[in-house]
Amino acid sequence: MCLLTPHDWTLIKANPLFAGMEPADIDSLINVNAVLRVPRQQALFARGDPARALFLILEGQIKLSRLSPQGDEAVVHVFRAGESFAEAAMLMGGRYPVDATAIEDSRLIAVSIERLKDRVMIKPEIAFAMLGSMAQHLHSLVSQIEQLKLMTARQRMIRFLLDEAQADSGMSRIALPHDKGLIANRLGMKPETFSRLLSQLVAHGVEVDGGIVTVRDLAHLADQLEQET
Amino acid sequence: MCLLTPHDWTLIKANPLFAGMEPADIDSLINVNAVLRVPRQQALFARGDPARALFLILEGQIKLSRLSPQGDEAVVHVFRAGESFAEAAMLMGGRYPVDATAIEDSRLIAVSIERLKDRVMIKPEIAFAMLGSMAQHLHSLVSQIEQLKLMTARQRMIRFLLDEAQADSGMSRIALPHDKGLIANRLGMKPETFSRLLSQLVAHGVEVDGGIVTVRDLAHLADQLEQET
DNA sequence: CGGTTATTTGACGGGTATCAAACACCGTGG
DNA sequence: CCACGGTGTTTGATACCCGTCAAATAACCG
Repeated sequence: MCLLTPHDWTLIKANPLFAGMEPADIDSLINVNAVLRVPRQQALFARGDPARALFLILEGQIKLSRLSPQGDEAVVHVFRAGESFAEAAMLMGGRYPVDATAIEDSRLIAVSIERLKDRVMIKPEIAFAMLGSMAQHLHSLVSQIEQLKLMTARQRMIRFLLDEAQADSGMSRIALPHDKGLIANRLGMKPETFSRLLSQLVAHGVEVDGGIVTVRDLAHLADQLEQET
Repeated sequence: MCLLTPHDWTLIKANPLFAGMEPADIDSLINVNAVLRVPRQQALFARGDPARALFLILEGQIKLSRLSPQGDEAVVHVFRAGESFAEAAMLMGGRYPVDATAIEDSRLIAVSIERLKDRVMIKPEIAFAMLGSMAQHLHSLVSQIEQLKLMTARQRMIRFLLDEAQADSGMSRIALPHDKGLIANRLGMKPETFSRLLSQLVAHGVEVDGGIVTVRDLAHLADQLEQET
């Protein structure tokens, strides 16, 4: 029931946290019983909960967010299959600093923090893998702050499309990774603004059909980053 | 010339990175020759530079920022005496992901990353100290993103004052930690906006005299967080 | 099919940015 | 000591991006 498929193993070994670990290390960290399923919309943990584990996503997507006293939500990041998160929870007085919610039916591995600590004491190399993961998260947050401070909503929107497209020139068919409202929040704007800006881009070679966005020419879209209007 | 004063040692031992280390560990990491002075306005390192060290500030302040292609600056964080930064640089392919500039004449300890790596292999506990520091930075960035996405410039301004004030009620005399323009950037607004918002607050028991801000009643100011106008 | 949740569209207002100019502050050099 | 240029700060007028409120429409799910 909680078996790991070959594809799961591919993800595990590709993740920077586990890459380089020997099978014995991985086995010792991954308790087969610790594979859990979280249905769409359900919380995985809440801000302030005691942090007992960090997670690797096998399937689905997990949203990390903060809630204001008034109930407004700020999405900090959305993690997808193959990514790990909550490494930092190990410290911070053992409390999660954000809410985590599944935005798709998800399957995750929970890695016990206690066990991981033990493991680090035995094999310090593992600590570098953790530092590496955290450094990447840090870098991603820094970029997000840069964008929020320096770019207009329109520019962030374009940048998002360019990031989602694999290539950097030519045509691209992009499947929006989640609800438009959620993407809007990630980009620091309201859903209405997102909708309007996206329809503006139709004038610049962008077609929208539900959750599928087709960009006629990525390079031309990139030019729009500096244009006004 | 590059001697460490007793006060320096106080800072070192109070820093989470070194707290808990034995003197021998600290000595092995801190090369006395590695104390450096950086005059105000001078760059410590630039984005993309190979990362050879992380730093502990003995005196002064260091600004971490990103520059846009157009030359606009986004201040990511300002570190003060006693704080360490650039832990993450150890990873990230050995490149600093931001620019670092002294905004006051500063004195710092440079901790060799190579030496630190060796040390972690010998004493894995040290890795936890690093993870702890990085977790704190992560948390601070998450809070910053939350504020940029959820609060108006006015609310960020008030929050800043409340954070700078030590207490949370009663009267407080606050010395602004740096130029108003720089604070404005930290808060994600233009200097003009900062100036205007600050003068608005005069109507709510805030007095401004150069770089000294006096708040008549912190609790009353905190109320303004929810008020409009 | 009905009810809920997303998304779009419109009208409107306000919060910030922008542009511009006056002013204060500060270290330098005459 | 004062003149002076450079930087930081304030203030004003104006523009516009984006948020808000509201309603219509579309998509979704049981």
